[in-house]
Amino acid sequence: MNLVEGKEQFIQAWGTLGSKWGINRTMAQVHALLMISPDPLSTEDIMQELNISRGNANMNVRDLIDWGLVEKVHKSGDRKEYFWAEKDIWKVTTQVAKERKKRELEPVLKVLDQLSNVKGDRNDKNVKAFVEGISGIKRMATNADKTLETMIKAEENWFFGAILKLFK
Amino acid sequence: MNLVEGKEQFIQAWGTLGSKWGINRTMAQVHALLMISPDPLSTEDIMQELNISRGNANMNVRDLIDWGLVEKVHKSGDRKEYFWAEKDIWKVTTQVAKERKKRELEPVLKVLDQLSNVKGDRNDKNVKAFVEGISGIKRMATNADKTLETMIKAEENWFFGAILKLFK
DNA sequence: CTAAACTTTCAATAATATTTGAAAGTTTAG
DNA sequence: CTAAACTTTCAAATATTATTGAAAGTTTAG
Repeated sequence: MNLVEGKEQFIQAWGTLGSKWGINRTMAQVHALLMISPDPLSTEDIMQELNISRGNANMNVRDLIDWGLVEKVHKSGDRKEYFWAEKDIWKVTTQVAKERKKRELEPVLKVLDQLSNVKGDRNDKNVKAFVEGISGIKRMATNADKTLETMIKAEENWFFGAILKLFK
Repeated sequence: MNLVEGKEQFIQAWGTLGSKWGINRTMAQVHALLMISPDPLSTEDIMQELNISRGNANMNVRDLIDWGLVEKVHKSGDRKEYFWAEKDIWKVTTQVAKERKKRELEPVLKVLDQLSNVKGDRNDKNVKAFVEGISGIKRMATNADKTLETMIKAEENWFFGAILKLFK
């Protein structure tokens, strides 16, 4: 397999993985492309490599920047903007975890809090099942939140080293 | 807030969370409904509570069974099938992690393995960036895999207790 | 076996999400 | 300031994914 084929396959695979996890396929592909590019790419480069429109390229790059995964780079003597992706996969992972926590977990925690004070007969098994279900989920979500927080602060090697030793 | 309102809100919230993580909104809603139902529900019950068609109810229940989150229950003297969901949120979490690992992470690991042997000039920075990018991701994915494996085997309290102590 | 009760399938339809491309907006060189 | 170079926006078009409902399939009581 040569480089061009490899790149193509990787971009495809990353896009598929992303889409299964609720991330726009194209956004994941742009990310993949930038991850394996040693130098920053322009919007034109991205459009060409992925065969997508200018608007699409622009939007997805902007989203990647919002996610903290990509940065704008300016080359001196050039008016174009170039884009560069964080390549340390550990940083990428923690950044994604952080964002998803903020965007998707925290809102649910808020709703769960409100749901804890449902009024009703404590002897009604429906009420009981509801309250117990909610509180279990809340406990879980709170722990997940704490674990994630800590992971985000931890360094890659230290974290995995410690975890793996602990769990060997 | 009374029980009916609470249920509705929870089902909505769970559906939204699911859809953001690439899980069919309705599947997540059926799951939510069953999670807070003390007794098993029939297809009819589900159709009525969620206002969905028979086919839709059937398909999503079947998917939940495939994911190992829901079981068929037979009531004696009744030909209908009833459905019951695992309510221990820890078991739910590990089961989901297990399935997603199998369905979505492992296929990517396979592709990454093949991509490691891209032919090309090692001095070409494009080749270098590609090979390094891939190997970093592979390392990460393998570690995630191992960590997940262990989590799956661990018991809820023990796991979180250990993690929290370690990371205090 | 037969018919009623129930479950599953799947082509057509509807809903949702993504993409395009041209127009509008912005920045900067001269 | 002006025009060229570049970026952003967004309504319309496309593509993807989910849902319906009726027909086909299956199971079981009698």
